[in-house]
Amino acid sequence: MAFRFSLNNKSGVPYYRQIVNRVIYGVANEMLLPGERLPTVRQLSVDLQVNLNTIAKAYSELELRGIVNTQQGTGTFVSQNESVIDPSEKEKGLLRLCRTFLDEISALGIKTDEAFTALKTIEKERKNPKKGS
Amino acid sequence: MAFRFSLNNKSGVPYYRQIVNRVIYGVANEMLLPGERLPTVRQLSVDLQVNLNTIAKAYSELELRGIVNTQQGTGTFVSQNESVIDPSEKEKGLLRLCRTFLDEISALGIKTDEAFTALKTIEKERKNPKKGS
Amino acid sequence: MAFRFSLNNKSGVPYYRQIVNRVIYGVANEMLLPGERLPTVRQLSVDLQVNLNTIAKAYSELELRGIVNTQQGTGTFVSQNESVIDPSEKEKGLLRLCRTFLDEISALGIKTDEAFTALKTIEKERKNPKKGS
Amino acid sequence: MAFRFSLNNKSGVPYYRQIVNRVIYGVANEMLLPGERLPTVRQLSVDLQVNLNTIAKAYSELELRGIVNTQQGTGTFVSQNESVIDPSEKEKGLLRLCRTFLDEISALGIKTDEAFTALKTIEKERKNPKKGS
DNA sequence: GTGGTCTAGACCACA
DNA sequence: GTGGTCTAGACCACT
Repeated sequence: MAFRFSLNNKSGVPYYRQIVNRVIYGVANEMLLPGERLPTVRQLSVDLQVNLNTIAKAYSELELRGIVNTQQGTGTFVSQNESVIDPSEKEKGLLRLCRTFLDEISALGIKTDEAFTALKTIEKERKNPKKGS
Repeated sequence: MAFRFSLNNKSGVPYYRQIVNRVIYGVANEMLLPGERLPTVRQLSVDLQVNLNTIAKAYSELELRGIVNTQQGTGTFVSQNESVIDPSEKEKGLLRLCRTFLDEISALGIKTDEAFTALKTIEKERKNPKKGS
Repeated sequence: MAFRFSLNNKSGVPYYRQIVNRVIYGVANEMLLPGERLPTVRQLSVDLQVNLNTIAKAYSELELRGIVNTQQGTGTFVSQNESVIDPSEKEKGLLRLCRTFLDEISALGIKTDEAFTALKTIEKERKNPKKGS
Repeated sequence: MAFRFSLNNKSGVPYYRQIVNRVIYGVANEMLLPGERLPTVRQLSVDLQVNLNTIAKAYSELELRGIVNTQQGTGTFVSQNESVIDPSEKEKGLLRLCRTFLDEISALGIKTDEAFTALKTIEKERKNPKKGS
């Protein structure tokens, strides 16, 4: 089963950013493996019904961030770079993000259980994105 | 000690939204009490070194959402209303926070499962704080 | 005297990259100071006679690399971030780059003196870019 | 031990140019001697896992520049010509190397002056190597 | 075929 | 006024 892309045009998140996030998510969760080829710019532009330049912009940000690497005329591939971030930084970052997240939802008056449910729902959607746009 | 405002010009979050969020957060955490007076638009614009219109926009959104009351010529006060956050805003906020959270952990190369575990651990710690912490 | 931009359309280096490099150079050599404002996208597009999007692309790469930071509606400013790179890394990088450079010119059969002259010439050009494009 | 080829897919340098540069470098440093035979197009394409046309393009540029001679049906050989690098190519190469060098040190946040000093120091060391190094 | 660069022009969000 | 996003379409370099 291939890695799927999809766009949500109601979320207010720019298309190109949705694509960037989707790839990062795929890489982080090993749905996209190092060396794996991404769809061509043209192909994805047809699939997602958006302009070619929008895809190109997303891919070029991914390249700049070292997440993919691009060989002109050949394609775009998930970078071989194992996590650039060292494990201790990763752990610290994770804790910080978790604490901030829990603080923010409590500031909104949201119970932790509700947040967990929401996270799981979004997670499920991301694992199996809907076909439509 | 007074409730403080500050702006982060690196986060990419618009100034007016940072102000709105700050007030909501303050109210939710009882750092701003019902009836308490907010700084004047003019004062805050000087303090934060931003345009007057930017502050005005933030206050007007807060007014619209019933979080503050503006008395012409007197000032802006935290509303007496208990239910500061309306459910649809709450839902939107929750989704946004969850999406951002998942994006950020992905960017750190952390799998969603790891993050869930971390969240649960922190949550458990907060419910049953160890002595001394 | 203001920091000047200029484009060389013969070098084969893309316009947007020339702009990126120019800013990085300016920051590294303290011709652009932290907090200093860059020309607006529109202004620079007029000055350099290139499309608005080309400038925007350059600025957006600079933003992504943390060299500038952007506040929508306000402008683009040189980032306050003091060199993200720690000094020992900097020193190591410098030595590596210098060695590689000396190796490469000798591989081309170029004497060190010639290279120094060329470096100084380019350096002079960059300090005082020609008015034309 | 044979002269080795390798490709770096992260550098952004086109494959064909990497091959051209590698041969020039080998010739300049006498790792490839006049009359020595290069791998066949077919062989190299297998070794490097790139398209046959890419190798062919590299060899054809080398032929055009007089660096190698191709004997139909026999193979490709390093040219007997002394002056492998023609002056205009040399000049272009020098400029490109200098520009890249200045860009890279800027990206490290190093001032041009510091780099000049470092270059001179390394140069001096190389001219008068310390005992033991 | 692949990706990269650039233009012209539209519309939106923010200060 | 500022920057951000997106489209449509052209042309180029590389495989």
